[in-house]
Amino acid sequence: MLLEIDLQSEVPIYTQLVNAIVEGIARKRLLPGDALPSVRGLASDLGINLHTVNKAYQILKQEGYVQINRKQGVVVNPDSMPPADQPYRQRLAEQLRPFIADAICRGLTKEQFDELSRSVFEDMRREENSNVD
Amino acid sequence: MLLEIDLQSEVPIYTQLVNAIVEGIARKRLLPGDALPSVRGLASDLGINLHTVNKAYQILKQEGYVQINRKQGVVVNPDSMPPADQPYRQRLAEQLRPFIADAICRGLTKEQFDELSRSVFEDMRREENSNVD
Amino acid sequence: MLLEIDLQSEVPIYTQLVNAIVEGIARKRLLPGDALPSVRGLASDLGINLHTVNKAYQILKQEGYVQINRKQGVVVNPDSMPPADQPYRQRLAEQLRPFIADAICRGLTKEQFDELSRSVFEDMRREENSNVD
Amino acid sequence: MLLEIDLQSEVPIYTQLVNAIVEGIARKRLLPGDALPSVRGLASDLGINLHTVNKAYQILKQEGYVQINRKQGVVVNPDSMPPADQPYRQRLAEQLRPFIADAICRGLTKEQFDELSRSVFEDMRREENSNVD
DNA sequence: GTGGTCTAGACCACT
DNA sequence: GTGGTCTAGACCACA
Repeated sequence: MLLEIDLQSEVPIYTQLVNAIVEGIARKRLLPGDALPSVRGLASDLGINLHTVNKAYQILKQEGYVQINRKQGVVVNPDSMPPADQPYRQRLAEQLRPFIADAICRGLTKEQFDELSRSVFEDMRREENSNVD
Repeated sequence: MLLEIDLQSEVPIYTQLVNAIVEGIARKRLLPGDALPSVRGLASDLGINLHTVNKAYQILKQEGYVQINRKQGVVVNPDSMPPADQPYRQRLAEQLRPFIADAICRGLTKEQFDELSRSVFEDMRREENSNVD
Repeated sequence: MLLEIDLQSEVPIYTQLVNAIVEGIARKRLLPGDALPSVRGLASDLGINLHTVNKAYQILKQEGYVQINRKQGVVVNPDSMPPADQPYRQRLAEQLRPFIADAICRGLTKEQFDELSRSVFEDMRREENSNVD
Repeated sequence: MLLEIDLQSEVPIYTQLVNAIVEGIARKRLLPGDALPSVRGLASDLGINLHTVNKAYQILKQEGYVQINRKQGVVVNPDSMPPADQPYRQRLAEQLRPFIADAICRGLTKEQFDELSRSVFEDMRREENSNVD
């Protein structure tokens, strides 16, 4: 499991970490029950502070992506993923609004938007049946 | 043109302003050549700082959404909108990645994602032919 | 609004802070819309680190007790308090279990338990109509 | 005597153990003089560390719930239970404070609180006259 | 060795 | 001046 972080980005490091791990789960590089690196281990690997890693893990825990226990450390939630319920969908729609407004102004059609999002979907699912990692 | 700002939101006010104005253009409530409220007027209307409004307008100018003239003040760019070129699409795909990864984890299908984004598209286009505002 | 913290206690400082503020709201010393001290101000008043205060504020925000905005800092949620819904009641019952099991073993009757909890209730409500603070 | 441990919980395992055993006594599944499982046996049953079980037993001993003999191992105190004396009541009141403050903020009445605690009391006493376990 | 807590001190974004 | 982020380094509880 390779995590790439851009220290220059405006996106906070802990957010990049959260995104990278969620993407790892989506790509099935990380499977339910898999252990994540220890806070200190990952921090030193990435050359960042352990608090930054900890914050990312706490967010993932709060959202239901991982469990934190005293024995194994942090593991991908083996029981369930966060639900695609109504509150989530509403939040997602709200978050997509600025992107879609921008797209409309630029003359991007719904079909082009779908095509673009499809390329992202497919990119993530490409590896699903071929994980040697 | 109604602008709603949420002071509790984590999104910076100037970003909310930019988003609201871009959305106004997408909804065709704001047409090319239309004047935006003056910096002072908008700031006092919303009860926010002059600098905040100014920052939003500068960003809109830099992205090509508006022009700023000494005489007319700030007007929606009458000549063109920002383009849907390759760099833009790549940036958009990059920005959508975290949302799509999250959606995949939650079990949202591409079809459901499209359906959800369609509802946002349609919501914005509903008013296209009926703007007396 | 006086906040007392016991630095020697086994209870984490940020938990003590959360408890003290919730109790302040229960006692109506803190009313909806009231501003809480700034992170730095409270930290220096209490002689503790600003991160510790910040953690307490973040928890209160997450639970819905306060709002954090860029202008006024942290304020007691003016719109609503957390709900007494079913998940909350179940959680509360779960948390009371060890205390009640202990009480039963010691021979404390339900009536004595109610009496004891009443004294706590009344202590908190005593000030309700007399806050000069 | 069934002991359920939640490794994901924030509550330390030894505390969970203590709570579970006290609850077993309250439910009269464990009677004065009854032997508790051996440290080794319980640890391997639950898949946890010897030290953890030991710590729980030491706490129970210190509180007066059990006696530890060389011969019989750990037995529920046949002579007496911890008392419901004044120091205990004061401590209990202190521990209930955060819960009651929270309840008040959420609009839970004293009557609803009593009702909720009654359900816990009754749940524990339900089995009193029918323990074949 | 794991995460949890706390400190001291720094820089930045926002208003 | 506010909170948000990050660092460096420390001690402790838990297993």
